[in-house]
Formats: sequence, C-alpha cells, structure tokens
Amino acid sequence: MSCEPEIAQAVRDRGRRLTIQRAKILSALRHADEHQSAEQILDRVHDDDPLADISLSTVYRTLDTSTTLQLTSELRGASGTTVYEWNEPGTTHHHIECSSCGRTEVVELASLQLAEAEIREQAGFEADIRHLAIPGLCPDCHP
Amino acid sequence: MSCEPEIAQAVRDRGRRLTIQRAKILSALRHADEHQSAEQILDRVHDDDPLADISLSTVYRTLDTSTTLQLTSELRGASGTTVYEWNEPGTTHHHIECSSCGRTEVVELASLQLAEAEIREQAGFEADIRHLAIPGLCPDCHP
DNA sequence: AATGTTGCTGCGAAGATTCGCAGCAGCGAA
DNA sequence: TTCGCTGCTGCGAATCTTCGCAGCAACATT
Repeated sequence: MSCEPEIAQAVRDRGRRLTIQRAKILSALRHADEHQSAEQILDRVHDDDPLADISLSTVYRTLDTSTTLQLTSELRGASGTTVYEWNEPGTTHHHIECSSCGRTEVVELASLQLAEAEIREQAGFEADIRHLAIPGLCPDCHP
Repeated sequence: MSCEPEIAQAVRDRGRRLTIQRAKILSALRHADEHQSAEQILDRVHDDDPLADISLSTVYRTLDTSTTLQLTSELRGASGTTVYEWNEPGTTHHHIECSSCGRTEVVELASLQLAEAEIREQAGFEADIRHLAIPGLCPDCHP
C-alpha cells in the first residue's frame, strides 16, 4: 500500500517514534471504509498479518496518541464502545447520534467553521471540530 | 430544597416514573456546583441520606435516562471517566478539552446556535448542543 | 383503597478501557 | 555501525461502565 510512508511521516513529523505496531494499527484504520472499534482494528491487523503480536492496550494507546496528533478521531457513542476513524486530510464531517436509539447520521456543518475561531478567541485552544460527535434525538425519537 | 417538585414534574412529564432513586440522584446533581462522576453523585446522595441504598448501576442508568430527556449532559473526557452535569434550563455553554493534557475550559459559542438549524435541515435530528464537549489542544500543548 | 401492568432497581457478572511496571527498540549522536 | 537515552510495548491488574435477570414498586384504573 502506497500510503505507509505518509503515515510514517505524519507520526515522525510530530516527534513520535514510528513503531511497527503504530504503523500496522494506523494502516488498518486508514484502509477501513468506516469507523472501527479497537477490537475490530486489531482483527484487521491480524487479517493482514496473522503473526503480528499486538496487545489491545497498544491499540488503545496508539489511537489515543494519534487522536492527539489529529490523525484520527474518537467517537464515544452511547453504545458503550468507542469507535475511531481516520481523518482524511482536508475533509470535514460531523456525526450526530440519537441519545435514545443510538442511530447516527453524518452531516456537514458549515457553521462549525466559525466555532473554531470563537474558541481560539475565548480560550486560546486550537479546537479540532472537523470530526465532531453531537448528541440529539432522531426523527423517530422526538417527543 | 424547593426544586424537587420541578425535578418530579420534569421526569413525569416525559412519561417516566419518578422513583426515590431518581429523585435523589437528580437532586444531588442538581445541587452540585460542578460536573460530577457517577461515584461522586452516589457519595453526595449518601452524604444527604446515609441510609439510602442505591446501586451504582442505577446511578448510571438514571443519568443515561436523564440525558436522553435532556435534563442532564454527559461529558466523556479523555480522563477515562465520564462526568455529568445538570442542564440549567435556558443556559448554554460548551466545554473544550485538551486532547493532550486533559485541561478543560468553558466557552460560549454563538455560532453553534446555527448548527442546530443546519442539523435539522440535513438530517431531521433535534440536536442538543447546549452543552457540548469539543476536543482541541490548549495553548500549552500546541505544536 | 385495592389491583394489574410494566418500567425500575439491585445484584453479580461481563465487557470496555486505563494503568503500572519491567524490558525492548527507535532514532539521534558519536 | 554502535551506543545510549527514553519513549513504547506487553502483560496483568485495576477501574469504569454496561448487561441480564428476577423481584419490587409507581402509577393508571377500578
């Protein structure tokens, strides 16, 4: 796969070490076509290389790190399990999840672009709202 | 405390039963001056009534329900533990949390008011963004 | 006030995620 | 290429959260 060097660059550019584990974990998520749980990612790594010996802790730690590096996003849904997705550079989308039935939809919210500036002004934080999870109620669960 | 009837109303109005457990749990959170973890809420219930016999499962279930009813908000931070807060009717504020060091700040984002309309239009969801948690990097953790 | 329905609760177990520690390995420097 | 520093990993345990089930209790109806 031709994108491995890019992942390697991205990790190293940010002052982290590129380990075999990180390369495999991030590559697995990068090539998944939808968001994945930690366990699903580990399964994919094993599909690709049955001999890979990576612990689930490392998957969690890697995803935590890559989220800090803004390479990936975490979505902690009501389902109890957290899913992760690869941040395709330059793209933006938002997840909205029904607090009642758990159903999710993807939307693209132009108004959130303004929020980043507001946050920078008010708190000095560099917010990452390119891939945000928003709670709500779906049409079926409205009062 | 004079607000118990209001809590009772809010729960019953939405077709749920008002149990002693729910009343105590929600009252405890209602009177806390900052967001609380499930365990902290249970401690507060016990402070108020040492004989109360409420399980932690029930605290979690009650908060889950009350969040669906939009009486409370959940904030699942990077710290690993979820905290909850009472939604003061009519108020709005947003939490921004540093993905790196965990520090949080409260901001108030006018631009998010537009997002609710956008979401309604695109997906038909009734979003609740009055108390949203947004990931980002604080000034100290910027690259 | 008594009754029936069914939503809630407590308990224990299971599942998901984080943590602590000792040893390994990536990468810069020599 | 070798060496050394220190960040990263695997493991097992701890912590946090959810789940399944049997019994209880809130509330509408009588």
